[in-house]
Amino acid sequence: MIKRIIRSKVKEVLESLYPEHKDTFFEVEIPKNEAFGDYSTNVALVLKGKVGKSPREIAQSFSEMLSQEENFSKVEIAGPGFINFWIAEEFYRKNLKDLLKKGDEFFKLDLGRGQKVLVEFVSANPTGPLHIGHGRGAAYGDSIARILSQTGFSVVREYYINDQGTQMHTLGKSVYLRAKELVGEKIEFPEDGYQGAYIYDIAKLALERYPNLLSVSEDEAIALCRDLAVEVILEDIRMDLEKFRAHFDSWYSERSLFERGVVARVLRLLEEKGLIYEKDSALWFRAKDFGDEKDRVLRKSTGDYTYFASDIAYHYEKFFERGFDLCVNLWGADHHGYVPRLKSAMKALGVPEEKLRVILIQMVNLLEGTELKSMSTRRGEFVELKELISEVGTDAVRFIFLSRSSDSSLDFDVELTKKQSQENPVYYVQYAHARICSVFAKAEEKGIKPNFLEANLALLQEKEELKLLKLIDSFDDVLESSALQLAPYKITYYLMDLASAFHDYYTKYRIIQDDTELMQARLALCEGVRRVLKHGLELLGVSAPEKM
RNA sequence: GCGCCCGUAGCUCAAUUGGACAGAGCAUUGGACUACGAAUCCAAAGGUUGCAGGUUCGAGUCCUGCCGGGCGCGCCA
Repeated sequence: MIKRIIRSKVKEVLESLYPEHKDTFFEVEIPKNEAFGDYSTNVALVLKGKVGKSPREIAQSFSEMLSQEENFSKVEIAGPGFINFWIAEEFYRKNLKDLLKKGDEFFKLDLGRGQKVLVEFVSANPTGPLHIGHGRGAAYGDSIARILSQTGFSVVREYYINDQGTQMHTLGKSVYLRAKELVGEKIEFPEDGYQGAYIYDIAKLALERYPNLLSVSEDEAIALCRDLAVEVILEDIRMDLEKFRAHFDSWYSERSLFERGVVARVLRLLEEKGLIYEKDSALWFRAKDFGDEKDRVLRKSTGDYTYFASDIAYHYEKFFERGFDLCVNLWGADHHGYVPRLKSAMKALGVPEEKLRVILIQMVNLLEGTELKSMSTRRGEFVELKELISEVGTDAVRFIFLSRSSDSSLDFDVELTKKQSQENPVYYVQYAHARICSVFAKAEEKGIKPNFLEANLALLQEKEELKLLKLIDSFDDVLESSALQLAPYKITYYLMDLASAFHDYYTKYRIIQDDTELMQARLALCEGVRRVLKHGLELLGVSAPEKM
């Protein structure tokens, strides 16, 4: 919070000293080395090239004006021209009191100003159960949605169902063939069929539900198998996601885009704009004119539409008919070649570039011994998400996924994760929360009534206490950058920091003690830490247990 | 061949988007419970940030060229 105050104060001074450079971008940051103060800005360094003075000279004029500010106990110039700030301790104490007074409101920001955001994630094709690669996307997307709702955006979470096209046919056919196999017929299973064992289960169900399955025409039977498979698989996916605490507001069918004529409408629009043409009896979009490598096919010469066609329609509808101001898509990194394609289409339709943000989630590989394996639904080689959840637990799995940036790939050693589940950092953070709860339980046992609002926080003088106060204050800065960068792992790292500072404090000082005034101050501090931990964990979709 | 992502301590990852002496966890070694929970804490050790140039007050971060890994590059989905 103080970071934002510093930023606005520096900005004020910038405007008064150098009005012609008032939009210069500068940093306010917590220096790695605490000898350089609580916060630091590089404003003088970035101005250096623009005004004809040395950075230290510029810094000097800034610091003279800034040192008047009551929240700053010291302002200093250092190194090549950094301005370093020391914050009055009283500020942090007031901030804690504020938190205790306001409750949940304290944790809200208004970065979004009510903008409507659609977060589309997972969207795994209903051709098989979710595996741990999907889990990564689910954890990430769900957490981003939580973070955005917390920061003033109006969020809809959506799962896009690819229930149209040739792969659905392949799926139906795979089930159909397995059904035949089950009744003893000899079959030849195609290489591009779905190999997983779950196909047998669905085939069994198909035979039960449609006793005459094998006597109707093959086309009819495959259609029955396809629809049953989608139904069964989607239900399974829904249950997995629920167990994983990834919530969706909307399940959006690709097929419905055709049924409601959205695809046709958008194609007509593109045609009116002169952006499509026919060649070799296929229909093409002029993607190359909008930044893609080459033009792309919308309708094949067979008359079938490509995914690209329905994807344009889907996103057109998101922006122009459903009224979203921002669309966040989480895709597996194997689709990255598709990004310029979709972006080119949105550009052609007049959507500003920054309104579509595609987050690519890097692959999750399986580490078996020393061997790395990529997962494949079609080959039937994958570890199911539900298996991992039941053996390791939702909290631990989510925490692992959310403690890494989305753009580094993840080698997942399932055995190690199960074995080390006790050492997963999630327990470290949860334990800090449980420890605080246990202090309060102990206090209650002794008949002590905490009185947070009356506590004399000036008694919090130890350096460990100040560290906690500072961390509490910086929570919203972390929340802000994690929202702007769509990066939940920033919260994860912050929580580990906060938990660490608390554990350190806890082992050094007693909270419950004879000096009741000091005890009340410390209880108030503990309550502040507890609430931040709880809120932070909630943003990750991880529980904050009172006992472990 | 072209494009995107990655390469940081033995392992898994950070580094406030160009900032000051590159930091955590795990693993290793040594220490700390007769007081609120030891799922904890303290300490030690661990690095030419893949390599070579360049840009500037300042580079793990940006540019160029290599090396290594992953993924894409269809009238597939």
